[in-house]
Amino acid sequence: MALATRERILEAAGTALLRNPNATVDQIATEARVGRATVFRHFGSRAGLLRALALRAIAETDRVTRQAMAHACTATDALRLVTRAVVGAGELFRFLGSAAELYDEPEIAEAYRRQISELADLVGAARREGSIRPDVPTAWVVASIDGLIWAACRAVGDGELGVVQAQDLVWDTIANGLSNRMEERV
Amino acid sequence: MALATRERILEAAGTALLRNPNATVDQIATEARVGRATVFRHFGSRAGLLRALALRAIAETDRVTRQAMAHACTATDALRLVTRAVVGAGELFRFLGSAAELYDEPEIAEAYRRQISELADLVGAARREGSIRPDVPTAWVVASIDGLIWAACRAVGDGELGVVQAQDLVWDTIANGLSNRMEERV
DNA sequence: CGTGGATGATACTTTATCGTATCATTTCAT
DNA sequence: ATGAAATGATACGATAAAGTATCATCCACG
Repeated sequence: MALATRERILEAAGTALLRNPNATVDQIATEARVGRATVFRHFGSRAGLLRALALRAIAETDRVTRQAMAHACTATDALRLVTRAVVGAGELFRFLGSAAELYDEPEIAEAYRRQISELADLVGAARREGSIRPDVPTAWVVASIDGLIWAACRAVGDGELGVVQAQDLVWDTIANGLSNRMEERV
Repeated sequence: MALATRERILEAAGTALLRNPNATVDQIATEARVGRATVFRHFGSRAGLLRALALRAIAETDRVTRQAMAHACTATDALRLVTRAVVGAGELFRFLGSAAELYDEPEIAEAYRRQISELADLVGAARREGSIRPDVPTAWVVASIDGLIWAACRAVGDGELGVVQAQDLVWDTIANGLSNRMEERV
């Protein structure tokens, strides 16, 4: 039963921390229907729990990202697929948006920087393929993709959009924008 | 000196809370070069300080928004100008992104909902003018504009973009997207 | 069966931070 | 110049949450 308990705590921590980034160990334990002591037995400390939760989210994001890139032939397509994949995994890392303290841990901060820099590399490659507007700085392309991914995950979490709908819309918006041009779109 | 002190504390609170949403009253006071007691004299409690800071940000956002709408003739143009204005005021409300506890205060939560709903109204009006893609749900238009505004404010705060550059890019991205179509743009 | 590991409940200590009170000092207005 | 108001420093009490320790219970597995 050890694994199931551990997983249940992580799951509960995700939802509790999403509701309130300062959620108490006690609140998390209650959410997981587990004794508070059990949480400390498994993760040693509150920080340890958050660390484990973040590492799990990072690992899963890496996994879906790698999988997406394996299926793409062009960098542009890889960018599209990675975006879709990350939006699909949104529920796992959404709590990171407000868990500021986690970025104090070097391991987490480094992983975040790495993922952003991988995204920047992908954008650079897509730009060399000519699919990205040359008049827009790469930093903004990265920032806006990141921003739209977060917006999509939030909309999904709030029930405003379905997952696949959100996945479609993010890329569509990045590619075509939202103004009505009455032209065919990619 | 009362007003200057109060303002200095608010300013310091903004930057301290941006660095760490759980910043201590002591840290904020130090940042403001002020005794900790002075903070309590002015704002009564930590929650009171955060409330004052949030209300200030909300009021300023309302102000620039109203001003922008006064200069627009079409809803589409109003949407563009409001977006620019809000990005310009970003430094004032950026701390709100991670100050989750503030949304427990009904006054703050209500103001946030109102601003989002005003944005939704504007999007609806622009849609009726025919300038917004009919195949995209309004909820996503609102969410993505919100997401891009946050991304822009963050990029400005991180020094990746200048303010006017960010203001231009947000609207340009919303309107045209980022893919290279080799066509003229609005 | 019955034994060992995992769990829940509970009590306890420790620590960080809030909020209050006090008093000396500085600053400002008149 | 002088008195009132604002400030800084400091000490104090209260509280909430982290983390530790202990013990009884329960469940899986041999």
